[in-house]
Amino acid sequence: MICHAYKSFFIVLADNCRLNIINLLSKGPLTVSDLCTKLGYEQSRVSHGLRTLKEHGFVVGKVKGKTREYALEPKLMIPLLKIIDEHVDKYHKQKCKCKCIRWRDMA
Amino acid sequence: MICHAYKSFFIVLADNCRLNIINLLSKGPLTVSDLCTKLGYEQSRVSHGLRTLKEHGFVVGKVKGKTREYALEPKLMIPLLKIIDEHVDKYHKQKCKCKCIRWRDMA
DNA sequence: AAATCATATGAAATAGAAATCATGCGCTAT
DNA sequence: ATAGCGCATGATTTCTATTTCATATGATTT
Repeated sequence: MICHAYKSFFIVLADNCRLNIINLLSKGPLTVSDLCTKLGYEQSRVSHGLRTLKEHGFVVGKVKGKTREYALEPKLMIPLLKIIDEHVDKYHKQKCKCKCIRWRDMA
Repeated sequence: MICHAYKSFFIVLADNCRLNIINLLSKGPLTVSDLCTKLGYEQSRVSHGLRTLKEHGFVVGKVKGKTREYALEPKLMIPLLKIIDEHVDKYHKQKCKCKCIRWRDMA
């Protein structure tokens, strides 16, 4: 009934690891080991996250020597993050107890 | 690190039941039993879905006699669905084998 | 006010996805 | 060409979310 593409679009983003990767990449491209260091995650965990993000067109990866640099797909992510920021800002301002309402400004 | 509000925003939408509800509501308000009939889901399943959608500001519900009518939150959902439609259309057109690319036109 | 209809809710069972662990592959430098 | 570094991948375990089942609530009709 529902196209799987729609469900998977959200599943990909409904995950702390992948959201944190997006958060960091929203400030500029990074390599896998950069992401590991900044997030304190295992390399394998980050690679799995990036693979899923890439498979669904949220990020793109370039080989640079023996490292790989990942970046957000700007056409999709910029307007998407804007809508979500606005909603979370407006809707969760009262409800959410944590201080990190605007997560993209953090970390 | 990531505000829970952002993760839960996507978790709410990463589910067939809730997506199908949104799909139907995008054509106009419906009661719980309308949704049950059209989706072939148990009443309890639909109610659980609606509760989650309501808690996160995706839908609103009005009491109408002994029934309750639910509708999409238009300020959020219209621009959101637009972005996702475009991405899925563009990105999954080749990859997805199923015919239902534009799920909001279906069912 | 009792019965019934429409919906909500809690808890247990089930299904599904993520983290970890172990390993493999490709590039680079020596 | 081989050793080392950066990253990817597969399978298992672990964790989390959804479904189901049973029951409660609240409005309406008789």
